Amino acid sequence: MSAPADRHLRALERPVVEAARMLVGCTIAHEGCSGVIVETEAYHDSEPACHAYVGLTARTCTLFEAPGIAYVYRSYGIHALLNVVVEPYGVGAAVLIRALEPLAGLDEMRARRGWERSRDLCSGPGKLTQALGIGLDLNATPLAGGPIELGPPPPGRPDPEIVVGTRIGITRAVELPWRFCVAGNRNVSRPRLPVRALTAGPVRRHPTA
DNA sequence: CATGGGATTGACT
DNA sequence: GTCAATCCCATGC
Repeated sequence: MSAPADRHLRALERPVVEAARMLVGCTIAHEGCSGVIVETEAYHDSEPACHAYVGLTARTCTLFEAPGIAYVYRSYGIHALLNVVVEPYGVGAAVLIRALEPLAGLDEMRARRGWERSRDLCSGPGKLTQALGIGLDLNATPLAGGPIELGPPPPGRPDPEIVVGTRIGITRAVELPWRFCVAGNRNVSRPRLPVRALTAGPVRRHPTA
């Protein structure tokens, strides 16, 4: 069973946590460089880890826009991080793209990233924007027909097995299981989720022991 | 207007 | 494991 060709579009209409899961396996392309999404995180204005939690500001207004545009922001003063804005206009929600499996334009990615092995080119949210040449100037640009193109999974590619974990690098709402990774994929960022991590159902907060 | 804190990464111990 | 780099923006005085 290969993935439906419109999964990237249907994901935009969904609640952000479902969207984050559905976007795993889809593709991101920019100027001839592309990759398959292997790791995502969900952010929603109802929880304090989301930039939109503070409400509508000059920084966060992109998050409240209609779905299908990019939210690109600077992290730690250094890195540009790429998000897919989802949910209806007026809701601040986005899916952070955390890692890609490189597909095309590998030589150009290496040129931007340096000497890296293929698996290290896009194995992190700051790495993949550097590899694909995505900068802050692309904030609020459309993901269909824009400079960045969100596409369906590559034809014939089976749906990946997805593992679920808590989000990385945040200090608030740390318990939400809103991180989605392709099980066992070598391109996901660290810390890697174990292949046997939760794949469905409720979260077990504490080990039974 | 000053300040504090990041949705990170790479280098180093 | 620790830590510095570096800048935008939200907040508070």
